[in-house]
Amino acid sequence: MKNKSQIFRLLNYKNLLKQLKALGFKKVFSDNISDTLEISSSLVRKDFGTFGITGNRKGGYDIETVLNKIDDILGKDEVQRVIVVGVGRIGQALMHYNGFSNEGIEIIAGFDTDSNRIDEKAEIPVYSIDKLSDYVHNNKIQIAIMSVPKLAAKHTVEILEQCGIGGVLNFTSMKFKSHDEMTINNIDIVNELENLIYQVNNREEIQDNNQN
Amino acid sequence: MKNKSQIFRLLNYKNLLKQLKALGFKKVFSDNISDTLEISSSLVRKDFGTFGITGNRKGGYDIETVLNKIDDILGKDEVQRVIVVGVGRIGQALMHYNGFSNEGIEIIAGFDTDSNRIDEKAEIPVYSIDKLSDYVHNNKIQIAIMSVPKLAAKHTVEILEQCGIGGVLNFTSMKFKSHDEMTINNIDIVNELENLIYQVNNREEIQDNNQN
DNA sequence: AGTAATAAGTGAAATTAATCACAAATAGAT
DNA sequence: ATCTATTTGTGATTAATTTCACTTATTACT
Repeated sequence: MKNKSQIFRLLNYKNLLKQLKALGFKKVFSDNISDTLEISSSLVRKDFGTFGITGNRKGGYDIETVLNKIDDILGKDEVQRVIVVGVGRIGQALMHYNGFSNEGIEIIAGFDTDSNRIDEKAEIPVYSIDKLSDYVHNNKIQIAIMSVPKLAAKHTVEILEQCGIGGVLNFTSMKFKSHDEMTINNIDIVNELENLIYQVNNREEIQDNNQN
Repeated sequence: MKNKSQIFRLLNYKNLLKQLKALGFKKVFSDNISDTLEISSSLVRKDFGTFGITGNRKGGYDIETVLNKIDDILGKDEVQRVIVVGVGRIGQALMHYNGFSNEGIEIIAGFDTDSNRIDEKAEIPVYSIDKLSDYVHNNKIQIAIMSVPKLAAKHTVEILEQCGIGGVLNFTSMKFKSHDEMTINNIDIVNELENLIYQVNNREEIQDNNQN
């Protein structure tokens, strides 16, 4: 049984190994990983164990092999196509974020209610939200980024549910819970900032754990 | 001793209580909170306890009192002034994000290396990064949002360290560790999306815990 | 080939976090 | 004023997560 933080750690492993690979390294030890990521080497090995990643005693882990295995685990054989619902400033920024393509993620369309933002001819087209349902069905979209105004959030989630979207990355300040049919992960930028501010103002009495 | 997730929960409590207050509620029970936030009522009480928030047995918690207490804890008596370093698409979106002001956070300036983006006369001015150090000192800035390209991240962090910035919210895909002088919290949007995709593709074998 | 050194793999131990369950308090009813 | 129902506050318990520490495999050296 895996959990969210384990998956985040897996992504961190992947990122680190990619860097090491780019530097020309061929193999890596759990100790190396633990040093840079600030977790114990035994946790690295445990994580690798639960994801079925194996190495050689004494020989460490072969970077290439581990990366391939991680890509398998993450299903990187096929490109994940994602839509953005709500193309205000944040939505637009996410639509054109250039870090996705390296990870096999493609933003293929945006949706909005505001006709000024609609542009079906753009490189990444922006459609009216009315066309969302058909689009999702026709293109078998599973994942959506939601960056609508707070007040529109609830209604938008309902629409996404009806369309059969499987996962939503929610950037609005409304929080939603995952359920059987749909996974919703909330990123609350205001909370992140407030949290940071608190930490800075109370540095001595905070225990830092969850890195991401 | 507090930890990060406790602080996130505190922010969630705050958000919920604000909503309840807006609906006209005067008091609340730990059970109410636990229902909506999907955590046990005893955890709510434990959290309140560690933050010194008290209620009345049988009477529950007075919403107004708790909110004031939380504002005290979060240091909301004074506005937190924050700068954005790197005003590409994401940086600009964050600069103009309108959810901050309600929480006593003000984005007061942006910084960039690209002269095309510099506009010292704008409502929220954008300065050359050369002016960062003086600006931070003169305005006693503690908190920065970093949204520069990945390759500039390391150098930017060094600059921020030299300026004596206390906390950085890092939106780049490079991860940095906090240390005594500076707290760095990393938000990796690509990781968040990949994590979501993994969850959707492996729904049955994941255990969902950390809500935020 | 034999040996020494090293690092993965993994149960046991320790730590951390969350829940349970109950005593003490208190608001409201009688 | 007393009683009753209800909810906080908290020590004890359970669960989850991480680290420890040791066994085993494997490489490299003599």
